[in-house]
Amino acid sequence: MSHDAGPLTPGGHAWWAARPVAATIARRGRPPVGLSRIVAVALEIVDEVGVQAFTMRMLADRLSSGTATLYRYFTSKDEIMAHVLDLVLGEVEVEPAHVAGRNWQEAMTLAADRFYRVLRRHPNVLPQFVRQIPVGPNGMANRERVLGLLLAHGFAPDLAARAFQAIGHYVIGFAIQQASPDSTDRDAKDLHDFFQSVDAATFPAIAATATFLRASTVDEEFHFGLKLLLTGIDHLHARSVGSTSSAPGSS
Amino acid sequence: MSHDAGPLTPGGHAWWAARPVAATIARRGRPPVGLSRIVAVALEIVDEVGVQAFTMRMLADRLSSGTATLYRYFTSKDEIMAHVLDLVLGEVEVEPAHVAGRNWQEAMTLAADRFYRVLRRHPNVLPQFVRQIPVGPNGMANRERVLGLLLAHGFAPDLAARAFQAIGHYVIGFAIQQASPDSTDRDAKDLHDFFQSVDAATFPAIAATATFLRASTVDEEFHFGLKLLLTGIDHLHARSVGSTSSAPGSS
DNA sequence: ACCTGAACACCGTTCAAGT
DNA sequence: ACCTGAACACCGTTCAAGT
Repeated sequence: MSHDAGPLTPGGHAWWAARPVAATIARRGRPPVGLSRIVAVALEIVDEVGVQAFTMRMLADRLSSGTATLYRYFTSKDEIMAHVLDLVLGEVEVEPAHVAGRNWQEAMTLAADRFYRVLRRHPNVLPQFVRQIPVGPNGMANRERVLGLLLAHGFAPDLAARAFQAIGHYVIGFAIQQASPDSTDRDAKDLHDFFQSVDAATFPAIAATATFLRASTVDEEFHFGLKLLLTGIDHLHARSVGSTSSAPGSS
Repeated sequence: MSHDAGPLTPGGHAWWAARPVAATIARRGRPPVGLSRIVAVALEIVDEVGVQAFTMRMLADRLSSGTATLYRYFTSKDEIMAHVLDLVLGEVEVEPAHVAGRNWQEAMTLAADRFYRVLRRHPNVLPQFVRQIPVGPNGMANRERVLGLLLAHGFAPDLAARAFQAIGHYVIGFAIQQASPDSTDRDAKDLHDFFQSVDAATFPAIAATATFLRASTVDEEFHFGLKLLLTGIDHLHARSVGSTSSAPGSS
């Protein structure tokens, strides 16, 4: 996994588009030459300048090629971005050894945390989540790994599916609201400052709560919400099975 | 609230940009003529064709004006979209009467549900959440209302702030992953079908869980995750105060 | 003093012409 | 057979010229 700069990937099939551009696949039996290199360089550019500033001409220049060449491998800019998203998802690594001895709560925390860290490393890729649900090979592998983990811990299939979805949506939602891709300076401290600077007369509740938020870091806030979800899941899980694992109670 | 087609709003100040374009404000002491009409029509267009297809020329045409005129009221397309987002947030209405007699869990469920419904009504506006944290007048009013509700129920300020953030991020994350703005056809059923159609040999966990997902609706899945969060919050809240409100247990 | 047509410097995508 | 320069039809934004 995480083939982040290899020469080329075998045959990019239909995976990358959930539905929107999905019709335009299946055709293109062309030679898969520098496909993965194009994607790797595209990710580089997106990481540097953001999705908004990313340009087909930039990409072509960096590959010392023309824009027309790109269309021999991909049908559109959007398809390239879909591949970029999956490349990023390939960076999510949860070694089986790290999950082995743990209870499901610890394992899920680890998985969610790894996912969150990857999103933080590539904040400029986040807009792509608004455009597609990740069903590329790496996205599917991640999904399979986490769902399998829950099932292995005795979760009923429907509970596993819903828990996975709730956690996944939370992580993505948190990452999206936490890091705006195009602005370079805005971070959590700024926002806490902003909320604390509001007029306490017109926004009493915002002012009262902002003071307490200022002391906390983004990671703390992330894990707080994650813990809430896991606690809720544990309730449902314990009701069906008899294994209420006492929470590790770490902040 | 929800001034959705009025003639004009008083003085649009600096609110709309959290940080990115925020420097370009404060100047512009121009006459606030058709400002709110521009925003209302912009929302109409975004609802119809999406953010991607939205064009300054479209907007100008619909106002029977030129694109240059738009720049007399707004400094950029992004500023217009920020106003559009806040206009949408103005549609979130939680009547005090509906919250009055309820416990905090019921009240928060109502608030989150109203928010979610508005996002579902304007899925094309979702990409804007990737670009900014909503600090416009309506966004601030919503934040104040919900935070105030938690405080009124005896929540400690830090717990209120974190609970609000966790729920907000979850709702946005769910809405974003649930509805892709540019594709017109993809919905949850499609996705459930897709996950159920994967090869059970290579993706056993995905296949096993997809069967159960197919039976559920998007709204059910949304409320499932919301319930998880509320259950987790109740644990923390009950620990500090003595008011463990028994959950309404309505799946 | 206010408005705006027409232009500017781009963009994603295509295709005819090159090798 | 494969590649790509140059063009096409746009885009957001600006500004000089109109009223």
